[in-house]
Amino acid sequence: MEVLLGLLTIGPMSGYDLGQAIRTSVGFFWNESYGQIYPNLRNLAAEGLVTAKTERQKGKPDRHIYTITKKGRERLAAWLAVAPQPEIPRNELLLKLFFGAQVPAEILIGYVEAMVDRERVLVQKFIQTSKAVSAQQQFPDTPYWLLTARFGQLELEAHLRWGEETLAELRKIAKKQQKPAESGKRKSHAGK
Amino acid sequence: MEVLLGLLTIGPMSGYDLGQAIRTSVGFFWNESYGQIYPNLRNLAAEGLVTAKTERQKGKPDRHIYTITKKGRERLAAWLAVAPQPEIPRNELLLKLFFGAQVPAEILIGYVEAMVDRERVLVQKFIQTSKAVSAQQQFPDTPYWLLTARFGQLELEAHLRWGEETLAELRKIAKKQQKPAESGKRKSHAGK
DNA sequence: GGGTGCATGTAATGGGTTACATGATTCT
DNA sequence: AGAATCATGTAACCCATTACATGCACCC
Repeated sequence: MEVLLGLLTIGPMSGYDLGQAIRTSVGFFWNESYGQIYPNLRNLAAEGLVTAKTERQKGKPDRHIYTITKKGRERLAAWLAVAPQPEIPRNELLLKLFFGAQVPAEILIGYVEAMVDRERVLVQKFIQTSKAVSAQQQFPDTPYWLLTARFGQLELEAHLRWGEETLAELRKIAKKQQKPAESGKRKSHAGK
Repeated sequence: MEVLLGLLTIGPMSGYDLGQAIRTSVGFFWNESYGQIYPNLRNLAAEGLVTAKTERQKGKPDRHIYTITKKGRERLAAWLAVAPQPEIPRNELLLKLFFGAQVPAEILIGYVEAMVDRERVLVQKFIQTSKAVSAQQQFPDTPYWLLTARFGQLELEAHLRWGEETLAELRKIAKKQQKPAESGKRKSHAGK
């Protein structure tokens, strides 16, 4: 809802454009599907927070270009003035790790490795785009964009550090699981 | 759904107990409301993944104690063996920061300060409970619990570092906003 | 006397994703 | 030839929170 208003302060856009813009700008901490975007734009228009202009196109459906209104800017500012309440985002990887004792450690190792691989390339991207943004011409928005990017970078670096620590620990556990010996009786079906 | 199965591997519990257990163990990365827990327990029982025993109580409603079955353990293990897909958790604070140019910087400073204050006490809690857990008797689950706690700790520390950086930056911006001068013509309504 | 905790549950409501439908153009 | 991209939109569905309802016991 408000992402749409926010991005429209940059310039007029269609619903499709907004989808793209979301993915390439706020995408790493905020996502919105088209099933959400299109109906929301209608509502915003009905409330007079945006105006729509239709562009005819051959072959393709009409493009609806939305422009934010003064009322829309006020609504955005009002929303920005409401303190964000702390959220507890769900983390499926952590949940699976929490119950990890129920399953061979190799499985968990795979999950953590996948995360590390994925996020390692992401950090690089963050650093690159941050550099690009600070190099180019400065807009009033620029410092804010850099702050959010910095958040992503620091969080990812923390994840990577955790990932390395965790992999070391999990590999220790995996080794113990392979040689069943040590403590006497066990109902294990491993061994041999 | 699966959190319930997972926690029931520790021991039989009622729906209420599970709510408590969730908040005090996985609560920092996974939450489940009672409106979710009670219906889910029914479904689990209907599927034969848990069994229920009713305890009469005076004054209070009957307590339903749930115990995980062999089938339930298998279901849990099957779920654990499915790789978690990467999620993009929404972060309202970051979204508001991203559009921060639309609003006086003092407002944003308040948000970040609130976050820093909140999370500073949380890190301490993490460190304390981690110590307590490693000091007490070791269960097969213990190392896994420590790993998830470590994640929380590292992430929070990253947030705090970001918070300090961000506050410094925002305060610079706030100062500039107070003295309008410097660059010539502006359509600002501040000043005087 | 009033708030909090124990203890269960249902219903309304909201938020969001996914799948579907359409159809031309462009790339591989 | 077939996949992907542009471009819109709707409907089904799922998941989750919140509010409501009940009622005793305990503490301040």
